[in-house]
Amino acid sequence: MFDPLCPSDLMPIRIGDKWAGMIIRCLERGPRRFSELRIPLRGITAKALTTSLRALERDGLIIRPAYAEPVRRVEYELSQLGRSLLQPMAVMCTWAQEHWDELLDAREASSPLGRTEQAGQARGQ
Amino acid sequence: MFDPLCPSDLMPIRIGDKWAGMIIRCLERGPRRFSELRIPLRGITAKALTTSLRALERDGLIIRPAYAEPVRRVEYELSQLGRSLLQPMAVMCTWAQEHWDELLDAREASSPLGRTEQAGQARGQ
DNA sequence: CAGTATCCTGCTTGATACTG
DNA sequence: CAGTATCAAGCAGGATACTG
Repeated sequence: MFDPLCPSDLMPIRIGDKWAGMIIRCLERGPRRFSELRIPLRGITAKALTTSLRALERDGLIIRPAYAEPVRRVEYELSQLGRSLLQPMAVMCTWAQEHWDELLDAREASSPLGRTEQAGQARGQ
Repeated sequence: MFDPLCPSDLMPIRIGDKWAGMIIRCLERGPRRFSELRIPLRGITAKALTTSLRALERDGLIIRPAYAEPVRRVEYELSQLGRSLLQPMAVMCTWAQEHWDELLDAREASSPLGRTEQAGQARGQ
């Protein structure tokens, strides 16, 4: 899941920061623990995950239920607001499935060589 | 249009780079010239606009019809692919209208002071 | 008019090491 | 286990000046 080699970061539509979209998908089917999230998000550093989770929390998209337990167990889950994002995300995915090839073709055509063209690539593109 | 003071850059969903979404909206109703685009995109520099337009062009989202005229007139318009983005964008807008307040409330709650919290804010959030 | 060329700053991201 | 601290690099994006 979430192969870092996958060119999905070329998507012209993005949710939050680099990891936010993937995190939301991971939480789609229920609460997950910090370390559980690190598995599918291959190679994400603890810092990056923390940063992204805090941003999502701050925006009220996820919640971190307080457990009485020491600190050994922390879970994250989508809030109501977070779940409300799932539908727009599904629309994005549909768009991607339908038009991904066109976008890739356009890219290749614009850079006949295998090179990544020069800089000037806008971030999310 | 596109007031730079508008906190729309807090949107958790983004299209392309900082200006891409606005550019697409500007082209929604027909071709526009370079300088025409600069009006609604208040304060955008020529460089920023060029960069963003090139990225959109490279991805096949917009096209720049070649005119026989010298170079005095250049127009940009949405490609078929670009127009296909309008529907997902509309979904995003709907989401924003419905949930914007919730997101803002969550933000305020997380930073009782007027301060922008510390850094660590994920880019697009 | 429609850009290019340069310079420059700050955010984003990752690597690495450390902690309750 | 669930993070925090620190350092470092790279890119995004803006300001400014110049051009065919």
